[in-house]
Amino acid sequence: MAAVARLAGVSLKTVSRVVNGEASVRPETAARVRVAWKELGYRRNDAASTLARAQAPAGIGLIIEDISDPFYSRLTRGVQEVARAHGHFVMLSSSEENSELERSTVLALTARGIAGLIVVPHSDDQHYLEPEIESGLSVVFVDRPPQGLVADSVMSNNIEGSRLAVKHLLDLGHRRIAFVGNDRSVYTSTQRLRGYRKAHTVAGVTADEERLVILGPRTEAEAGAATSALLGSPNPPTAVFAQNNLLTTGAWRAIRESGTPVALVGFDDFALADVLDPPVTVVAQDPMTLGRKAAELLFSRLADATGPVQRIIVPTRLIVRG
Amino acid sequence: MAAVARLAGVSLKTVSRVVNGEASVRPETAARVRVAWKELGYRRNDAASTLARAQAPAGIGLIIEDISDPFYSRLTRGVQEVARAHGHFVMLSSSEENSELERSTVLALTARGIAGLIVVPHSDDQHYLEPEIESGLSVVFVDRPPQGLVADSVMSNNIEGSRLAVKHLLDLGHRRIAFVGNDRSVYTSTQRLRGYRKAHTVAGVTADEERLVILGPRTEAEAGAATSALLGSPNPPTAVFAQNNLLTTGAWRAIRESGTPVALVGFDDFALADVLDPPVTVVAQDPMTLGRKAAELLFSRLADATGPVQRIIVPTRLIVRG
DNA sequence: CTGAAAGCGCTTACAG
DNA sequence: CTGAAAGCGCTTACAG
Repeated sequence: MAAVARLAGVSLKTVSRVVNGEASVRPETAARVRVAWKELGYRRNDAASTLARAQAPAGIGLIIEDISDPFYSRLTRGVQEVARAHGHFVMLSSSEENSELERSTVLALTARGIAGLIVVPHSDDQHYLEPEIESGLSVVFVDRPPQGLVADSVMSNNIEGSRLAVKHLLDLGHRRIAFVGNDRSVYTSTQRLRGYRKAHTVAGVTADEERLVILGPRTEAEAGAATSALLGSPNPPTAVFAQNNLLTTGAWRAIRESGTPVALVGFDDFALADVLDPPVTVVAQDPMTLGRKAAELLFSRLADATGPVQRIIVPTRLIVRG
Repeated sequence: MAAVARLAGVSLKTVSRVVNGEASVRPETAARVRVAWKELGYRRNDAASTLARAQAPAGIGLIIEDISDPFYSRLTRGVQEVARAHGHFVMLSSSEENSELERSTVLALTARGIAGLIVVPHSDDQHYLEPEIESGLSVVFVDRPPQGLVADSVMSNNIEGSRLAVKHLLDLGHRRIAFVGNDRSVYTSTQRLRGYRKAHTVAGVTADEERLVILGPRTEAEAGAATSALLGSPNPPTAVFAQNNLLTTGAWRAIRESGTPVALVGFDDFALADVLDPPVTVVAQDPMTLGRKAAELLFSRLADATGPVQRIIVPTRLIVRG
């Protein structure tokens, strides 16, 4: 900016005026400044501008795993609604299920001066957030609890929802129920497996876990392949419980291709589940509410950071279809 | 920070060291600083920190209309891929189909110091970006061209894709083809209507636009209601062409409920379109490529801002199902 | 319509 | 292990 001022033969203040489009500058002066500034390829430093103005527009950060998953996009809407009501805008960034990226993304966001942060943790350690929290950043975790850190969190009622889904299948008479989930590093998957076990225990049924519990698939295709393998095995399941929406549609495709009448229940509802043939019974989560509660918790922390750590559980709901 | 230093009886530099977790501070000193800082509820000013360090992590901004629309989430992934390859992270924000919000969100993002910006414009005037662009911000528009501004843009081949879809229906012998789209303020909708007209003209068929062209629906439910009304009218269409994925599923539901065998083609592909009964023929856009191209164009501008304004058209593809 | 001065809240060398 | 000084690149009053 100083260079521009020198070249145009004016003061810093005048350059500032032109750059910010303030009215009161003589046209010729403004033109001279503009020429100098194009000439030098000048670009305003926003950090300095923000510092001097002593106010950036208020915003909060949100880190999710994957925007293309409708679960996260609905959660994001919930966060946005509440943020807007509080006059804040949301800066969203995705960790792409990459722990290293989670960390760098979080830090890139905080470096930009946000009032608070909501995180769907992916890595197995959020210790790196400690200095930021110490520096006064408020953080709320959603969908999964933090690790290596004690902080507020908002989660679905995974165990109970899963228990009800599997109970539903047991009540229908199924005794060989497969569980298709992610690998053990995924918190929600292990919680939902616990619900699967609980339902069996309560019903006095021993699950053939060795053959029926599949932990690993992450994509629709992988879930399809795993389900196909299950259905083709010597003693196949009569029902499948899939741990999230992607795995559910993968299992649905595999069952359909097999041509056998295998029951299916999914954790997390998805678009068109009601009009598939056969339709899909699900344990519906409420991602909007997860996001909304997380944001509300964050803003209450922003208003008053004291008080014990909170852990909010959002209920799930069995939707029986077909 | 000065207050903390005073209270702890140390210099600014020492407070800075403690806040940033630099090693070489005597434990007792550090502890004293920490106490003072908690006491005062100190929180580091990130703008000042960034300014002094003379480097924020490199990032670009992306403004879309609605994250919960899979079209935008796939577009976002494309942007993210390219940004990551360039060592930049993406700050995403949604305008929620609100023009006022688009403006404030864009400005909030630019105030945070981003290298460049990609915008899916919603408002009918992006003039407000002029000062930012003058200040050196590079901006690329995607999915729709900017208005009130000349700038780079990346778009789908709307007219041609739409023309092929409608030609497909005409070739099948349909003569009463409905068009279900958004209102005229939506650029993509009017472009796709032009393709609809072009196909009719080429085929020498006069479309009954007065009764068959519905402009207005924005949601799945609205599209369903509009389609039901069409199907219940005296001289109903034998085929429907819907202008985006939401409108398509809305039309699909209405057709299914009506029990009549009406053909359907949608613009933009969607999950499970292939396994619905009947399956849905679509003109597939390539949202990942839209995002990728927009990001590539942005980074090429960042490297060299000169050169003429570019307008990149991404092809679409008819996927015939059922 | 234009400018000189002070200051935004940090961090970076440099000393000791 | 700790500090005094200068400076990051802007903007805000205040004058004229």
